[in-house]
Amino acid sequence: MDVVSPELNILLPDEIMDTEAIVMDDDPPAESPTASGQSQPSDDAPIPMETDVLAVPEIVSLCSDAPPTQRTQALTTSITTDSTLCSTTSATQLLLTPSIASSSPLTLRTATASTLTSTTSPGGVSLTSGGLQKLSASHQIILNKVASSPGADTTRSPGTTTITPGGQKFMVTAIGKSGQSIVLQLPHTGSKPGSGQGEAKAHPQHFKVLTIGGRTDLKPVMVGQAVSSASQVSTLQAQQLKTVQIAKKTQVSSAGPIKFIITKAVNNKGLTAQTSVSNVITGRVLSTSSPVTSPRTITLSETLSSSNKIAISPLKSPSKLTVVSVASQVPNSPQKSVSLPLNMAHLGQQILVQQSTATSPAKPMKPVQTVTVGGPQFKTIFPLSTSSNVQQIQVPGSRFHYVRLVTATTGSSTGQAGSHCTNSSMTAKPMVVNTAQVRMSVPIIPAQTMKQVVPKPLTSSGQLLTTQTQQRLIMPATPLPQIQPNLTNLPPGTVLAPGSGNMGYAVLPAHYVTQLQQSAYVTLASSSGFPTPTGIQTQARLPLNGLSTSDAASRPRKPCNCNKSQCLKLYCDCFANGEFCQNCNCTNCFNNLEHETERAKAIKACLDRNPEAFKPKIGKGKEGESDRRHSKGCNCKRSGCLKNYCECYEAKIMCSSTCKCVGCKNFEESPERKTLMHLADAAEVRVQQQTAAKTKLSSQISDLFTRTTPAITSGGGRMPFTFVTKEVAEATCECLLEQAEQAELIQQPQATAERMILEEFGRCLMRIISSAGKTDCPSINC
DNA sequence: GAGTTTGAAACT
DNA sequence: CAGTTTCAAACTC
Repeated sequence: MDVVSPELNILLPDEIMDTEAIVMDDDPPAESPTASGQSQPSDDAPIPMETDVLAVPEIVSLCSDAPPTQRTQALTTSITTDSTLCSTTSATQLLLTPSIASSSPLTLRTATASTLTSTTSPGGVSLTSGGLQKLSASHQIILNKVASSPGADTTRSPGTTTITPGGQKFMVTAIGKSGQSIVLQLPHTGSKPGSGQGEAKAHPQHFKVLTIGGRTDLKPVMVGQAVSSASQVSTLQAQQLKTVQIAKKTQVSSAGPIKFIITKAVNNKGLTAQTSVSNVITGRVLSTSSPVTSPRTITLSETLSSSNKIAISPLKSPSKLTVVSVASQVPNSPQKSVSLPLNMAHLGQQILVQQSTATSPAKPMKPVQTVTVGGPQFKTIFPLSTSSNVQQIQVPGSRFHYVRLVTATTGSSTGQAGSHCTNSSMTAKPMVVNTAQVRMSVPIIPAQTMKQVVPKPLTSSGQLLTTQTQQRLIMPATPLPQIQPNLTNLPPGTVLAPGSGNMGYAVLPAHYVTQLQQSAYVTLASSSGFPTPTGIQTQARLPLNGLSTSDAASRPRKPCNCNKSQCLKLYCDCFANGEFCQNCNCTNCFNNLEHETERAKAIKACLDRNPEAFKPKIGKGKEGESDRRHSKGCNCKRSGCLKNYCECYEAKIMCSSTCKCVGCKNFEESPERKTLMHLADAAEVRVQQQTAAKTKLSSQISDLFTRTTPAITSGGGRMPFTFVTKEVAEATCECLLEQAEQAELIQQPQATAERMILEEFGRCLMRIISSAGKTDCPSINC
């Protein structure tokens, strides 16, 4: 395949870029000798990237079809022809659509055959065969309509592009020196599972092959079938991401009209491993840079004919947008997980996550996906289509996990779990696969790590979680059209946009979901044949009432004792914290999934009274933790704000000007406060010491039991302490006394006498231990 | 554990 | 918005 000069690549026209599939492929040396020859080694010096450098620690290979040995990355970018998704020009968007691996004709093999063979020197453009060739003033080239024919690639000579008039269209451009090609596949729906290259003839497909990768280490991305609507990709920063690395942008022309920018991942500078995510402006792929990190194979497969997307659309002009297309993993697929880059360094960044689902019934389980987004200005719109998946979206700051509820009977076209995927099995997975288009506009909290749950394939057989017996993960998507809470203040348990769209979103407590995730992971890891996922990342969450959500999640939740409020008012701490009552002592509790409707109403009522009722009361001050203050201030009158009645004191913060307290003693210079703090510190130290001592003792005892277990077994199962009977103790003492007397008789110094006694004591112990396993009545003989 | 105190939440 | 009531946690005994 011919390669277009790098300059041309960045000037790709919109119509060219209106493709839905981009296939990047590592050129195997055998197939594309020229490509490999031109391509620089992966260890080459990083090419300075104008775009944000993003650390991509890993690239997830999700292609189920591709053999593990094949170095291929499939990236499907779906770009609608109208390309109206880009909210802002500055927004970096990557349109990714999941591809169906099984059904997609563009398998790795196919992509390799059709695209990988041809490489030319940068700048050179050669069009070998007839087809649509277009070189506009904007340096746009459409090489061909190439039909992927079996074995065509193998016969191709380097530097030539096999273009068959089969109707597929390829656009090949070269940016950089590697000469790697990216195949942009136009949307097509006729493919069937297992269809190979020959299938392409029956179902002509348009491909646009773009070689944009300047880096040799980049691995081709194979993109399956494009999904219907366009997706937006936001650049994710400050987070290790498993993203798709497309290419490397070798140069940035400030003067020239840069239309196509693909940045794969944009990381914070502090990150070591970085990957730049291709910045795509609505159907425009500019470049992809991965200067630092070595790209890893990503195979995205299993594209849905229908849109299986989770789109987070910006309400605010996002600076960057990252779209992650995640295909459901096929068993035996080498790739495991896709970490969604959800931490963004800049507010206004957007995340669009596309989740592909398996159309093949052979793939009953859909990968679940968790989207964590941060931002106090969280605003989310969840247009959800019917699907049998649940999507979990954690919004730090809001303290709620938003779980999309889905009915299990929907989406036959999307290839959802159907009978294979039961509710229980879905419950087993903390993450939810969203096959419908979901557009969220979420301001991302900068520099916030997140816990990501890697989509983990489930076995065909349903899996049940046994550790979460008290909670029911799958919530019925009960239509509650009357409730449309502002997501900024979204309360717990709210069902979002149910009804017509069957977009059942229920807000689950953060700890609730976290527990589910953890348990699900354990269960899945143990039960599934796949390796244990390594994509879980700890996440620092937004403060929750002065405490980070992680801390809040880790701390033992205090059970409530509500009696009259039904746990549906803010009197209930569980409810106020956005948590379901669990192991509480409350009576007539409605703060559970069984009373979803009532709970939702209560939430709405609370929000009506106070739109910020569920927001953390302890906000973060200007200068960090020391400036934490109560948002409303306390109103204490009798406690002096030195008891836990006072919310400020309880949060371990001092009262501020916002407080209306009387007789406040909770201020910096207050002697009472200092005294209390000292006492509290001392008490805490004592508690810690006691705890440590207990822990140590327990450990020692446990260790003792462990080490003596063989002796116990050999000795007839007697416990060690049973050997030290009264008689043994008396005998030991006699031995020691005898030793002391002997030392005294020989007129040894005291130190020597003590040593002799201790040595004798040691011998006694040894005899006790040695005799313990031999006889039931150990004897001590001095 | 029962009773009291306290202040936030809810209500008027 | 202010006053009152309700409520559950914190506290005391």
